[in-house]
Amino acid sequence: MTNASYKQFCPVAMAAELLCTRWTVILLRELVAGSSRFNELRRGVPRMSPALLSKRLSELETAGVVRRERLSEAPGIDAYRLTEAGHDLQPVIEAIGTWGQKWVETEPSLENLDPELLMWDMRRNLDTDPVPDRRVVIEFTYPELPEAQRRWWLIVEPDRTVDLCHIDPGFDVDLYARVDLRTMTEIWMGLRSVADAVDREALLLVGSTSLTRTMQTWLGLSPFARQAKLAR
Amino acid sequence: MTNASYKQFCPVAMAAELLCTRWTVILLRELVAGSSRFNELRRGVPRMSPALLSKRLSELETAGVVRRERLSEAPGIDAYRLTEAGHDLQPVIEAIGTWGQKWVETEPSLENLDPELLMWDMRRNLDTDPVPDRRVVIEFTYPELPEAQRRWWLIVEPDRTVDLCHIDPGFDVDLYARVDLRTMTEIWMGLRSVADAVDREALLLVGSTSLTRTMQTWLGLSPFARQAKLAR
DNA sequence: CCGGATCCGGTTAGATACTG
DNA sequence: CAGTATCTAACCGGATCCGG
Repeated sequence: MTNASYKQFCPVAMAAELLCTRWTVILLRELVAGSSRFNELRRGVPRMSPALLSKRLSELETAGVVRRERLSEAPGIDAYRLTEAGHDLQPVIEAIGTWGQKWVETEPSLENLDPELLMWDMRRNLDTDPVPDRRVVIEFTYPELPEAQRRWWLIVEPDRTVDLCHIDPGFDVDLYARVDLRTMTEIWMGLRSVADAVDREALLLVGSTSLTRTMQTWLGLSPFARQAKLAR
Repeated sequence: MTNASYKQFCPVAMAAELLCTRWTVILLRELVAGSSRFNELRRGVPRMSPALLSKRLSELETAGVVRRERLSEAPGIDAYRLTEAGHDLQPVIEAIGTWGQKWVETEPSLENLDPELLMWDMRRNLDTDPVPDRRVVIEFTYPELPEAQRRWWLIVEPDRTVDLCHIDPGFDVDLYARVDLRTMTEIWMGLRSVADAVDREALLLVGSTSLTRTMQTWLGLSPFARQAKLAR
């Protein structure tokens, strides 16, 4: 349970014993972003084994970073929320992400794309302000992907919550977006603009002209998209 | 050589692949603090095996964080210095350390004290401004330690460089400090003051009254000492 | 479906010794 | 001084299974 210690009294070492173990900061990024249920966290960290996720959550709880809340009498319906110490990790996660955006070469990680991860992030950051004040449905198609991952729907409900579906919800679609996954990921990461992708015919938009025009605005990008890339 | 990837396009994950492996941020802290030679780095990370240190330095070089400089024709006399990307990691290290100082319980790490590490840090951060403008020698004695680790000398040279010795340099001593290692470490970490330790007779100072009076000033503390501790 | 626990094989890290 | 080499222990990934 308890990690091997660096046996140094330096605060950097003391914090690193907790933070710098595999998957821990990725998990914390999910918690900082607001996920709280076990399977909600799994969705944001799909390649982390549930056993390790469970172990890391226990460690974070022991360290006072996460508080576990029983949502019902029956065991097995818990929520994991950041404590004050946990919320205070946000600057650490932001510093790491800002450095990564600025200095890590993106090419290798653009070979490991994941449409569900991308759509999940887009759902979370979508800005509903520029979106018409009614139910709005946007359909994304990634033509090169197998059937099971090809089509996704983002649905802005009248109450301004945003849902993500990967089966057809049956609503009228306001905007169709046809795009390859790499291009859409690059847009999300701030590496290219919607306008550029449309110009080069990597992104095809059909439907509402106002949604088309404002896409760069309502499409909330990665929190780090504004940091210019300097690597190489 | 290459680490297993998280296979996520998020900048946090991309950076964490490099940073969040064992010993890496501790090593970066040493590099940020200015160490550059292999054995100089070993001194700041004494419990890291030389094999792993060598491996981490190679990884950091590959990642563009560290540049290796040949200091002579003969192989085996290299210096490792941070690149621009490496210097840009300073905010990350600082964020981690600040969080650690604020939120990690210190008790466990105060059971793993190391006099050489402490003296090495004190040498690095000593503020020579308040020290008389001549050679000044301060002797530290940790009475509870075995002979080989008991006595240390900090020497401020006339040119304001600071040396650390663990064998008697033979110079006249300006100030003798007799203190237990835990107390001295707590002072260094900002958890208690020089005056408090003297009052409680945990720290005994004999010699120059001006050096005694100004000790809290010339004794440069840990860079994180000013951050208040909130844990528990 | 949710929230894990268990088992097993591969990789990483620690300890110690050794070399140019 | 500046690293390698080797062996063992700990950790991690992947698959499977289990109780509500």
